[in-house]
Amino acid sequence: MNILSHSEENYLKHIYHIAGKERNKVATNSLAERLETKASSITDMLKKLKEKELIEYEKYKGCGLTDLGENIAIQIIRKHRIWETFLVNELNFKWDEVHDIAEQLEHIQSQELIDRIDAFLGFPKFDPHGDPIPNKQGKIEYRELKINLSEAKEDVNYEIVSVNEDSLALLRYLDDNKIGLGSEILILERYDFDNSLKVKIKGKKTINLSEKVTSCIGVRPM
Amino acid sequence: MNILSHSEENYLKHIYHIAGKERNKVATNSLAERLETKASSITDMLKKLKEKELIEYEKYKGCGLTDLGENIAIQIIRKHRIWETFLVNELNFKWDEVHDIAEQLEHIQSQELIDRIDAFLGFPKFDPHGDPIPNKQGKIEYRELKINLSEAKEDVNYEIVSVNEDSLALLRYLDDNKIGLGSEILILERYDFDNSLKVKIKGKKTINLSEKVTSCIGVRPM
DNA sequence: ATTACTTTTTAGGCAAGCCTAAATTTATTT
DNA sequence: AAATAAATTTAGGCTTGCCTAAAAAGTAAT
Ligand SMILES: [Mn+2]
Ligand SMILES: [Mn+2]
Ligand SMILES: [Mn+2]
Ligand SMILES: [Mn+2]
Repeated sequence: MNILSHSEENYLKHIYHIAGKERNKVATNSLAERLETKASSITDMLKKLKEKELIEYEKYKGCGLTDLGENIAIQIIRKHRIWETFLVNELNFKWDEVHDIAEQLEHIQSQELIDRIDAFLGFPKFDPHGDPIPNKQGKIEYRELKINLSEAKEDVNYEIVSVNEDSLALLRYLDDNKIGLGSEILILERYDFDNSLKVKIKGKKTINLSEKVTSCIGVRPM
Repeated sequence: MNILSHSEENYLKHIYHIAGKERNKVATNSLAERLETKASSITDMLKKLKEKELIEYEKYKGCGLTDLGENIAIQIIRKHRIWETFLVNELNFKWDEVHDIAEQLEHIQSQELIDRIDAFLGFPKFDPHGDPIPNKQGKIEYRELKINLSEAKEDVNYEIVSVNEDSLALLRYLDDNKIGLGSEILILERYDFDNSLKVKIKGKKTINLSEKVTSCIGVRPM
């Protein structure tokens, strides 16, 4: 496999994320939206990635990663999350400051480098946003019992274990309201009208959270 | 100043290095050789860099950095040397393994990142090859009394303080012969025929060094 | 000063990665 | 089923950064 351009690597990574665990077919427009490019540009690149056997693609039918493409995507995600962990744990960046820098660092070409940083950090299992870090072999250990706060039950104590990492505004919002990974959270009330929740963060005041927010928070029963 | 491409940054850096402390005019061909591209490509880029006021350039007369261009070049060199120091000091890479990785890392866009790594390392003054690390303001403190081993005198004890960083073959050669930064070196004999030197490294055997080698080694009297 | 050689620039072209506008295919309504 | 709407692809173009071949300018030798 030849070296891939930053652009090609990004396409693979985003296809992986959009496809999700169920490996759904990825529509041209969903990629265009996520990459903030026009659909016609996506089509161009999909042809190229297919040519390189990194994706499966049929005109008008969407695309999906091949095994090769998926392995590469996972390695990029591994690099992204290890760098984020390094920035937060070692350089004292805040969790909302690291994503953009990691977007650049994830494209540094050196297996040895990322493995040494991994070791330097003590082989962390999760990044600062609670997302699992794939190991060198590409194996990902997902957090067990994790659900979205939006689907959680009342009167059960949960621990916050992850957030949608890419949303800077969300991270700032949570910081501002003293909500973070490890926070203990209890749903006091679910408002059917807009699916918002009144919750109690242990040791803090109660707060109302919109569905937009709760659907981005991963929790696990304690 | 808009963000520069990797390519533009590299041109500035190499112009800086070729021009040297004397800020000599840089010929098109010398850049072409160093960047391993064709002279015509160089001409193209010089026009663009001049347009952006990063270099002074007149047809057939060579080019030189403007203050703006020099500042940017120095910041890239700062990043390169800080990353090399990080790789060697913190991740235990060897001094001959870090240059290529630093060539990539030097283009990461984040003032905050490089300043934090600088702090993390304790604001090192020199990189693993003995080259001075410019500070945040772009000030470079050169090693005093430093001369090339090729110009050093007999019967004076010197300490090795730097090597030409980019030559991988040189670094391997020195490693192989147990010569490194900090080694104490004494010239036993200078052979006029080829300007080679017979030297004694303290605590090691004597060895003959070609002028090619000695001209790449920076030393300081002890 | 003319010739020969070297260096540099110009002209024209190519791949990557994007764009707009138009055409085509697929999906949804009537 | 036909009409309409939405999604996707094609066609043609642009910029960046490179290339080769040819022209022009500068330099050195006769
Ligand atoms: Mn991220
Ligand atoms: Mn993350
Ligand atoms: Mn280097
Ligand atoms: Mn160095």
